Amino acid sequence: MSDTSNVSIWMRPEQVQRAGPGRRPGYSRAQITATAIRIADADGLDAATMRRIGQELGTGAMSLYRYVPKRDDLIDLMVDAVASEIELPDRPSGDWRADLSLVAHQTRAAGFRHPWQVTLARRPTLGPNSLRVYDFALSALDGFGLHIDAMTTLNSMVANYVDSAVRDEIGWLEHARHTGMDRSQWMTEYVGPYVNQVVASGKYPMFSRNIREGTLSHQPPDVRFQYGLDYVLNAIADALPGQPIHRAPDAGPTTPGGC
Amino acid sequence: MSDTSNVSIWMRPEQVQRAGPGRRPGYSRAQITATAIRIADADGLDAATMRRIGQELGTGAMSLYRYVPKRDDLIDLMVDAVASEIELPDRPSGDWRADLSLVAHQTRAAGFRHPWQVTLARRPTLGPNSLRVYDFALSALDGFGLHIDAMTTLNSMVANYVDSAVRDEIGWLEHARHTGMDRSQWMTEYVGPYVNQVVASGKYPMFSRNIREGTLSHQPPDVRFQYGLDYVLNAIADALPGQPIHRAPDAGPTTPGGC
DNA sequence: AGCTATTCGAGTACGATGTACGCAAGAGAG
DNA sequence: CTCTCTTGCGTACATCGTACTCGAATAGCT
Repeated sequence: MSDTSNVSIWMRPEQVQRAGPGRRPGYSRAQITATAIRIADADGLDAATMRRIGQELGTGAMSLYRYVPKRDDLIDLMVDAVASEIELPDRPSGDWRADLSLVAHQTRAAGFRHPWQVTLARRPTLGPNSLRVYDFALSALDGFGLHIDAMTTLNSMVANYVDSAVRDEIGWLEHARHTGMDRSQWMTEYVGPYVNQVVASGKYPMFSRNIREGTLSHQPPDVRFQYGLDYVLNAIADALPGQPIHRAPDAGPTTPGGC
Repeated sequence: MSDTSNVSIWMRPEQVQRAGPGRRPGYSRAQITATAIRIADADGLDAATMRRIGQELGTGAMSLYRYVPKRDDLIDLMVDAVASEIELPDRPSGDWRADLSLVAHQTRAAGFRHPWQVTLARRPTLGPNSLRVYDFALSALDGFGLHIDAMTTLNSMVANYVDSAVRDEIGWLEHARHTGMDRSQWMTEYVGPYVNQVVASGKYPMFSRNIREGTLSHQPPDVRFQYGLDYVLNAIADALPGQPIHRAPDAGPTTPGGC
């Protein structure tokens, strides 16, 4: 297992039951993954080093390589383990808006539980749990006569929104861990004076207007998230051929700032 | 300058003209940034180490710290330098669809020239060039009576799409650099067999259908990008109050797969 | 011109990382 | 027991960002 793996981690499943001679494994892939996630949750992904994981398991760093080919593969396992927390019914309910909304909120919640996850810029994870979520979301858009290409595109719009929204909400925390300053500190000390200077310069009217009149950044995170999600879901409603039933009651999303 | 900086890089501008005693600087922030970008373009962001940058400039690693507080700050400078390549008119044309499309395509092109840029998961860059692009895009959505919160949300939809689309197109290259395998190799050797196995398992019908019937991944990148972009821009058109003029001629985006 | 204050250039060094290598310890099969 | 295979893990190496330090260079003042 410690060889330079040339195939995806998903093609090298753990041999949980092995017959024949040789010492029995004292650890497991799931155990290592869980430990790594616990460390990353607490102290950030960078803290989940092979040494630290080994230490918390009561062993050395190199022992882990009997179970995981490379650290990158371990991160793949971690991402898919997070996806396993996303609770979904076996099949979509038939109300696509509710189904996609469920996926969005569940994904967001999982992102909050594991802040390190949104700081990753990775190729799509092909683990079983990630595939399960993907298939559920796409199924919700099935049956409207759309081409599969259209469905994947619309689904990507939701996924992209959730990704970037959670990243905006959380991306800080990792940054805060690096620099040791919390959000208010960042705002007031780090960029605050600069933002004021930018606004005062008058060179960027729309940016300034957003700083002055924008209410979104002062809203509770849940409200902010729902606000943008409604826009995306309405966009999908408009793209679906003749299904006005599942569109939101309002003509547009609720505007927190008042219109 | 080599102290632990506690304020944003944008608040510590380079003192290009300095009076008084002391040796004159032999390098410049722009020079260092340009060199770092050149290295990152050629060999990936990880290759742009302080040592390597110094070496290419004919100096040591530590000399750079006279100009840049930390490597993270240098990356901020690099990102904003990339944004400076995005060519835009001074003000929007009045055709919001054309304006946002221009920003999208220019951003994508810049992403292709600097593949390392899309692999970053960072807080928004507040450099002058990034602000310029941001202001242009928001201005294009101004004048429709929308609240600033709505404008930023719609603009984010475009930015999110471009980000993730370019990431999908390019994210590979960084991965390829790490593992040493190119795209076809990755497809056939790394995940190909696994994908076949997943499809054969029958557990993920929508994923399988996308593999079998999906045409998007076989389209030229430009077509694929435009396909998704049309969806996003149409979504914005639907969200704009009563401005059917700038909507796309077709009812929906062109479906490459034929419908 | 010479002195002084100040700034830049860069070598050395430290703690950290991922992980290749090699061997000892353990466990079923004969 | 002996053989064979697997796991556990200590050691070692290359590489990273960067703190510390001091000599070299330069402008203004006497």
